Amino acid sequence: MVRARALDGLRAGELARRVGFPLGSDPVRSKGHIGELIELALGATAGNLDQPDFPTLGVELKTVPVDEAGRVRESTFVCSIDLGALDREEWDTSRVRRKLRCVLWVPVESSRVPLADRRLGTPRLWRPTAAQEATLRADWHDLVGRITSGGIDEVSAHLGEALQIRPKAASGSDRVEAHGPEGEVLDVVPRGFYLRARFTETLLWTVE
Amino acid sequence: MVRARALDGLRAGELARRVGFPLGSDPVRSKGHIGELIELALGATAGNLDQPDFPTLGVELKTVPVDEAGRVRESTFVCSIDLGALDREEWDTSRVRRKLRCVLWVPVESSRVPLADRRLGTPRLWRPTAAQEATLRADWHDLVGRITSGGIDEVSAHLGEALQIRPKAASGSDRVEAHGPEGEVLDVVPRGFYLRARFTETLLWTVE
DNA sequence: ACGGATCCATACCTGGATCCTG
DNA sequence: CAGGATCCAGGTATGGATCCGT
Repeated sequence: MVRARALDGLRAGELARRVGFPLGSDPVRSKGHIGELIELALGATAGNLDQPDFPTLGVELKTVPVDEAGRVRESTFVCSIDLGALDREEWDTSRVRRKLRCVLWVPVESSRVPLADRRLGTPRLWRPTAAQEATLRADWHDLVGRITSGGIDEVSAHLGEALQIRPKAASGSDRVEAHGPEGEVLDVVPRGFYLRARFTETLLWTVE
Repeated sequence: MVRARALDGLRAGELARRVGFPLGSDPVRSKGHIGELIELALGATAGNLDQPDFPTLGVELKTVPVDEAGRVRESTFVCSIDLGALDREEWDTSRVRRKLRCVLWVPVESSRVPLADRRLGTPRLWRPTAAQEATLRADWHDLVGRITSGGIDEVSAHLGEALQIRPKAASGSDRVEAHGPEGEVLDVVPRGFYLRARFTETLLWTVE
């Protein structure tokens, strides 16, 4: 937390220079760069293993784009969905719950300024309150239940109060195998779980 | 076949020059290069999809290293093994059988001469005879049966008349999950199916 | 001689997220 | 505005095989 708080007010370009991270210049082609920069700066384990970013602490790191007023501008990706194995998952052991057990949120200024000029904000270490976890669990059960009973085509991003399901792919034509309501094999676009921006916003600014 | 026969007598370096393939100079670091060169030269679909190299023909392409006398010098890799899913496979639908349904063998001179100097030989299009398939099927059942009943540690490369199982990994310390005889989870080196050199040799030179 | 060990290329998948049009 | 679409990085798995010590 000491090291995370030291980022407050710093611009991404300055941090990148200090740690030797090659920050891209085109925002479209550098979507994940600031997230990776902060992983590097805080010593998170690089790579995409099935573990928290700080394995010994059990802490997940996430940047969150905010505007000048502190409003969260984007949803937050949580994890991808294995559509073939969903019927064997339970909330208590789900990847969503594990990912969100303990998150270090780092706000990043998000606007049409160059990446390097974007300022980092005050980090916040968060664990779901009982009420927040209840909301997440209810959304998860609803979404997963719909998929297992009616197939992925029953589910759009309109569903879910805090947690939603949206495409997660390099292109809209990417395909993975899924099963329809009758067990048919379908090729569908890969999906992921996301947190709605309005949910993330509440947990960022709630006074404890 | 016309295009494959046109390779006969050509040296790998000459073919590489014609098609613009960057053939390596160190044999240790270029093990798969001649195979990839011939894929390119014959228009095989690049990449490692779960399909034959020539999908519309249903033909698999394999180079086979032979010495001056036409003796096959090495075993031939067939496919990797998913140790977690073996108990749900049957011979008729197995990856081994699919891979070996129809193979275009291209002999390549194998000796301590530079890669670029190695000559390509007369290609042969092969489908297993009833007797060959019976041998492969028997080996497969024996090997797979031992794994599903006693675990992968029961199986060494000594087993199998035509088909054998050997490590298939970048390093001996690579690990994948497998299950022991009592269902325990074990981390073991990844395995693949291979054809013994003596088997490949018979099918290359048998007069029809 | 050959069983176990190893080497390269590349597709796939997950994780880092934000873009952008109706 | 936000649901659907997209972009990069990098680890893993598979496919191309041959190397090499006992």
